Amino acid sequence: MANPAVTSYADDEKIDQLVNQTIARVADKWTFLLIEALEDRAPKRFSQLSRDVPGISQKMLTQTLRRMEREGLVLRTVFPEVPPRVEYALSDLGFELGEAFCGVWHWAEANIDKIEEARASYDARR
Amino acid sequence: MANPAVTSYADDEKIDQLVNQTIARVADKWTFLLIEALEDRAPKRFSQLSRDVPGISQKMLTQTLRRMEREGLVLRTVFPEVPPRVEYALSDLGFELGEAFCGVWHWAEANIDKIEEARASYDARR
DNA sequence: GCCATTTCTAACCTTAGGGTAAGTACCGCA
DNA sequence: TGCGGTACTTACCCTAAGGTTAGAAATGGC
Repeated sequence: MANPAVTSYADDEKIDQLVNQTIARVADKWTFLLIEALEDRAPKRFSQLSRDVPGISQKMLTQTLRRMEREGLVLRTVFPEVPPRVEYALSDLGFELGEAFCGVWHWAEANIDKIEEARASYDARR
Repeated sequence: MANPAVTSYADDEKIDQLVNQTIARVADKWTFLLIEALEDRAPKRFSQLSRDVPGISQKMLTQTLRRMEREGLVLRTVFPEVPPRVEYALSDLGFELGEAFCGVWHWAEANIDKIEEARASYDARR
């Protein structure tokens, strides 16, 4: 700790890395779509989610829900019945992440036209 | 347009899809890191970005910058010199996307501990 | 006794993301 | 003459993400 300036710079780097890898673990396509599907905080069953998220395979649904549970984004409730019933719901943490995503969602919604335009103009140039 | 309720529901679905695929095109790891690197809106050269984004290969840098240019997120300026000089800067659109990402960034920064805790607790359970 | 139902696991296989390394183009300078 | 410096491009290869399919477990209904 001889040089506080250097130290805090290194700390910033470290936090940057930490935050980035946290985002990397939490911000993939399926997580995003699942948060969307659970946004209203009503618990949903496995098969319901499977229907609500178009295009997701059973494998990715299981896998993503497991990871989200591990990261503390969803709560998993098993009812000891036959046939089995399992409900998934967003935790507070997951709900807050959903709200954070809102910014990106709104940006995309508001700028679809501009992006389309930029792409057309780029393609016309070559 | 016989049933306006059904029609607007279908439109919502369509917008959802559009927004989701827009986000998919724009929200990958390298785009995220490049926006971070250009956040202060100062133009940077190719080699500078290569140094500023740790771990990015030349190939992915070129590829990502091309796509970002196409989507209208970055502006590319070529100076007709030898050796070549090319500068990249965020467009307004790109800068706004960066601001939208901020929400996720702050969420991650604020909740690293909770996530770590959730993961430890999950791992302890099995 | 057999089948349906629901969630989850395990095996296999295909694809595509991304790394490495070499090559291109251009000109000024030693 | 040939090397250096910059921004790519291309070709090759490997890993890992993710799709598909099959099956396990448990029990109530026919």
